[in-house]
Amino acid sequence: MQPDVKKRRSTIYDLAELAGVSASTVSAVLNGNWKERRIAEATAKKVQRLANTHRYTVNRQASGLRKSRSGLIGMIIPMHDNRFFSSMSQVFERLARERHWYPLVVSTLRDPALELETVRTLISYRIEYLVVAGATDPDSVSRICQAHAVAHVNVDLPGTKATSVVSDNYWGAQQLTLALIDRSRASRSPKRNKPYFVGGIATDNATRRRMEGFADAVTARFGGVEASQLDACGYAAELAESAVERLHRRSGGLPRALFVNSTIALEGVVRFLKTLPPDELAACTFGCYDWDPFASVLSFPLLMVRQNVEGLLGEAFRIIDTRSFDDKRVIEIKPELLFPSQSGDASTTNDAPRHAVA
Amino acid sequence: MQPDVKKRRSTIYDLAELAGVSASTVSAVLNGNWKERRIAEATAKKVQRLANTHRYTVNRQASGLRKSRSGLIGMIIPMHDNRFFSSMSQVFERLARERHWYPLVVSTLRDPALELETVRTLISYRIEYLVVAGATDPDSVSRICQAHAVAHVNVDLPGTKATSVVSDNYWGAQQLTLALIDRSRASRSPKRNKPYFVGGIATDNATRRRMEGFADAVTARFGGVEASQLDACGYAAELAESAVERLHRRSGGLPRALFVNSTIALEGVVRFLKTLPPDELAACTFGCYDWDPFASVLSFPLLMVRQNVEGLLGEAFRIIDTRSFDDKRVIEIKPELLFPSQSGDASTTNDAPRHAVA
DNA sequence: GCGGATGGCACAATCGATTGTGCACGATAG
DNA sequence: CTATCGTGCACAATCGATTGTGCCATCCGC
Repeated sequence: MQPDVKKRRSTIYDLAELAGVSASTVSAVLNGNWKERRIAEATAKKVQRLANTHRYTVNRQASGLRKSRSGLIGMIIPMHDNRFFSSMSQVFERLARERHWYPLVVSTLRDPALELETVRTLISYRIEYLVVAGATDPDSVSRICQAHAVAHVNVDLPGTKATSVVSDNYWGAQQLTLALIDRSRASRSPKRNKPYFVGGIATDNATRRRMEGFADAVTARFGGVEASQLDACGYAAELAESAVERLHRRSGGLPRALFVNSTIALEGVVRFLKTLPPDELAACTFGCYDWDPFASVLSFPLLMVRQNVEGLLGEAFRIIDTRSFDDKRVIEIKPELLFPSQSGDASTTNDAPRHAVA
Repeated sequence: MQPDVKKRRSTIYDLAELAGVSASTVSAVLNGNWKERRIAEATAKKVQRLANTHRYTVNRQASGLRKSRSGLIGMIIPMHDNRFFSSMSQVFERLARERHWYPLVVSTLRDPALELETVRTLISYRIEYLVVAGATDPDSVSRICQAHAVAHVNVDLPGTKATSVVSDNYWGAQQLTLALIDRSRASRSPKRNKPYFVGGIATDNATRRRMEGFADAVTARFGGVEASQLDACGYAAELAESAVERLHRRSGGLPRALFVNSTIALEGVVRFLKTLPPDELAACTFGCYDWDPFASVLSFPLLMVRQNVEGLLGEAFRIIDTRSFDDKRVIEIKPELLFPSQSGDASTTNDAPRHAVA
């Protein structure tokens, strides 16, 4: 098919025979350490030329086996099909490549069994490091990794058996809540004259911290908070939709401020809001914990919190770079606040770096 | 650290010594072919028990080297951080796992050099198949794959040197355009009494086919189409925003129907639309080629086309399963049409299967 | 002309698993 | 008592690359 090119993949032995040298010479040339091994420059050139014309590529299975290094770094995420995690994949790849590691990202569908299975397979391919992002059971993953001496870091959901880097959900929720309150207008109805929180799962670490941040901010401004102001109804859009519909019915209108705990929940909320007249919407200030480009072009203003993916993974790689796996702390990274100014479209108040999103 | 467990990773040789058998026996047991190799059941049990307590996992570098099989199947995509491609990753993983292959998904950032580099690295890890999704230069990728005898399929963007599976962009655009026209109301102004197309890049295969579909549908209903009705202004939101703003200014209002050629472009369009009074929006019917969950909760109705990711990759895997790499055809897969019915929220007319999106 | 210092490379072991082949032993048949 | 057969396993080669070690030639100095 190709002219001048062997049908089978060529090995260093093929090249050695063609060049009339030994395989170890070929290996030295292709690894760039031929000077240390005192190979003549003419020989090196000849071997390199042959490698090019025969399209030689090293067999990383063989080389990894011998060197007991694979060059692979793995990351597990719950799913690809999600703004937050797909953005994690994108940043992870870049940071891995900068370090000359080859990134492997696999999803585990929030299935604890698949999580462990996937990690075992990654280990069998001899990944050198693992980033455990959003695992349902990080400590079980840690146990497997420890048994195989694979260094790893938890990201997004913390564990107790490895260093963890998570979003500062408490701070983010607190800031968002304060901003919502300060931008909202008082309501004559006492039931409606307070902020509400909707969405998420109360046993989930992230949701719990956000609820705490919300509650503390509300207490700071209103002197107290009632349980009925928080409804961790789940993440699904339908659940959030009916949660807000109930709230609206019970209170005879929208509250002065509404904290929606994910973009998926926001989808449901917006579905309900579309059934209301525009002036009702104007009475409420909306915030969403998580970011979506489309959410910023909805017909009403929306405050958003964007998780700092750069920051989370940057810190994870810092831990890997410095091999500081032993202090099993939980490091918190502040998210970004995206608050449209009163006037128009401009946004943000934060010192955290932003990163461009196509 | 662990009690009862060696510090180093254990090999079949370690297990062999512990069990008092040979490494080949251990290998046979762990591969499940110990019956064919006439290993006593008692021996097999003993080896399996040892493998469990010592948390043995096979070294796939070694096993792959020997068997010259890696168990890996690769896919390259332009980026993760995008609804369409992240959904491709998700489906790809599932289809690969169903076939007991281990999926490797890597992004190439639409950079031709990185594309080739990435493919070469995947090959050096000895992937057995490659799905080339959205490559800027599929034929160069094909050349590398052919030189290394790696079977591959193009998806989304067609090439000439391998079987390609692409969206039926012509059909989708045609159907969307016809639906837009049929649901739109005539305008008194002749300039505004026709549909317009905005977004995309005319040299891009997908955009070109969509423009053809649009043009043919418009011709079918109006007897002709003018060049000014199509503006492939690029994908960026800003470009689409100003393109529609120009159109609005030139025509003295919105056209009766507007075809937006991507969700990113739609973001820009919506930004402009927010500056218009609601009754102006009511005069125009909007369609978007590509799907986004938030786009369906905008304040105005929107017809959408969702690419059939299941269908695209299902067909790609069918080609791999049946090893029919030789007919270098371009196979087209019809997208899904998501058309809200006049009344409310229900959607869709299509026989293509839908798949749930969390 | 001899010893030592390079220069230039080949040899062979090794990484961990797989797999074709063959040996030893006991049971059975004749 | 011996030939045959089946059972149960061990041996050794192999995949492709890496790397410690050592050999041979040449050259230089004296």
